[in-house]
Amino acid sequence: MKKLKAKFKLWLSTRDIEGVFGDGKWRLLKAIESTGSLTQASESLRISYRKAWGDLKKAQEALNESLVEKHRGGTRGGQSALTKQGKKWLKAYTGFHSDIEKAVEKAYEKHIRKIAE
Amino acid sequence: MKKLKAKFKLWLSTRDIEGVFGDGKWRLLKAIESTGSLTQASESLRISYRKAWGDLKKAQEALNESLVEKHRGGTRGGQSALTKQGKKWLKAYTGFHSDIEKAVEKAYEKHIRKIAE
DNA sequence: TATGGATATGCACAACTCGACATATCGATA
DNA sequence: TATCGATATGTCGAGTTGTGCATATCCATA
Repeated sequence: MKKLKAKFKLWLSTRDIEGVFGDGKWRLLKAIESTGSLTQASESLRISYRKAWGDLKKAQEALNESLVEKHRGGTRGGQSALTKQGKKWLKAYTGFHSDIEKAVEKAYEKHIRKIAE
Repeated sequence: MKKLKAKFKLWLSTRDIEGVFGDGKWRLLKAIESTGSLTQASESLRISYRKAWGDLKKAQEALNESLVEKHRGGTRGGQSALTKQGKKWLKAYTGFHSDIEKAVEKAYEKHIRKIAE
């Protein structure tokens, strides 16, 4: 038996929309915050700008909140920054994700490790 | 803001094979145990027999263990039952999954609920 | 020994996702 | 006011995944 590793994926859904926010969108917000633009954020995550832009749009529509303030124009072309709500979501989801990460590690040790190695 | 629900997905991977065991295969084992056949199990899960059979094969190959004992023939056509290892995995993963389910619920309450409603 | 329902497996097709392109637009600053 | 880099958005093609269908095989029991 090869060594196993537990992985997980988290997301939030409403009754009719699956995945209004989740790991991917969370990483996107983080990257936007640290890079200051959607373009650079998508590059740092190695996803297409097209997808990053679409994901962000979906999240904002589904949550009905503006997460990122985007500006076009200027010599620098434009930039993006998190709104107050964007920061709020980033912070909350970071805690959420981190708690589950720890829980997965612990549960793996408790239930799986002994039968997997 | 619509009411949100936290969802998650768990799985186990080796260094080179992603998803050697996970939620889907776990549900499959459960269904095989309760129905006694792969055909009925796939029907109860509403997935094609083709997929159920393939998933099971993949899991067994990746774990290098036999999880289900399958028999062909007879008036009843055949049947499937979990092996000792299959039961072991079912039990272990059930505990694993259940712990994470609780953790997700708790972490949602702690981090997300207050900003989502 | 004929039967019937289950296992076993290949293959073509549909659905979905994502990436790659192609454009259009914007507007602060040099 | 010309520029330049970023946002905004549609579209087509490739890869992935699961379904549907077809077929072959198996064998305990009636």
